[in-house]
Amino acid sequence: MVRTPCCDKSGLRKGTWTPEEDRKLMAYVTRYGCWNWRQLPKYAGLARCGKSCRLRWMNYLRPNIKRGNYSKEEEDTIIRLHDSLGNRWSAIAAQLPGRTDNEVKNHWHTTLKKRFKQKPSSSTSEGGKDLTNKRGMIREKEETKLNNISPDPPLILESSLSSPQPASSDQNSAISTDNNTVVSGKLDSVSDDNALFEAYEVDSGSFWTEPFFPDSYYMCGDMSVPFEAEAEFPLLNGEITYPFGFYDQLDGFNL
DNA sequence: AACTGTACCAACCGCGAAAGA
DNA sequence: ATCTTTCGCGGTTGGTACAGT
Repeated sequence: MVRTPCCDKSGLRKGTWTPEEDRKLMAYVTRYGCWNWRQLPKYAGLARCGKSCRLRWMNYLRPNIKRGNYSKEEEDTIIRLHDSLGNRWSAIAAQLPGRTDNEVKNHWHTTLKKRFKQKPSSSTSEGGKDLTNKRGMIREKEETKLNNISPDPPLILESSLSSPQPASSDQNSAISTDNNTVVSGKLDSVSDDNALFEAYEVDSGSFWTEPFFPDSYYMCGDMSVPFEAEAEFPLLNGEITYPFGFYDQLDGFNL
């Protein structure tokens, strides 16, 4: 939304993420987890650095991200925690289910800081976010977009499916040496995608419909992905069929 | 209608910590 | 113990949209 897309010297894209990139990343991480951010873009068919992918996932694509409209309680929490923790945004965000550190940080700098300066001791809720202002309206529009459900054509990890199979020894080693977060443990074959998601549901409840999971549940670093990572990394072959609700989520990205 | 100012927030960058070799 | 790689965090930038002039 913000930065003009461009390429750095190594050919990696920078700047605003396109819906297509979002789709690829979301589909890939949903399917395989974030076993290694550095390698991930290669397999997901993204011309992005791993860091950028991670950021995009953590701040935008991750399930159960809560966007916009901070409640009085949330704002109070932010101010209270900021008072005691300082600029430790990740720690503050950890106390706000569904909020990301980036978003909390932004909200602080754009809204709460000023308000806090004006009346440091008063509760923030006083005139909390003015939802009638232009930004509030924009955000409401965006949320409406995100919540809008409409049918979407089948989604495929296009480039990642056809080309970058982990063929080279380097790629294979990257996969096999990292045993922490492959969300694929129960996958018997690549074509058995429904089994994957059924397994997901059995183990963790409905992936997409669960109102909220602890952040770490989906996160990579400290993640406790509901699958046990097993030896084999699934080959990226064949057409993917996504479970009910998947397209609905993706549709929010204005595809 | 055109220009300017402001608010917002997605995304980049750099650094330090943690983990692994 | 040291070096390398990867990840996560916090600071900052800059594009977009809208309001005001």
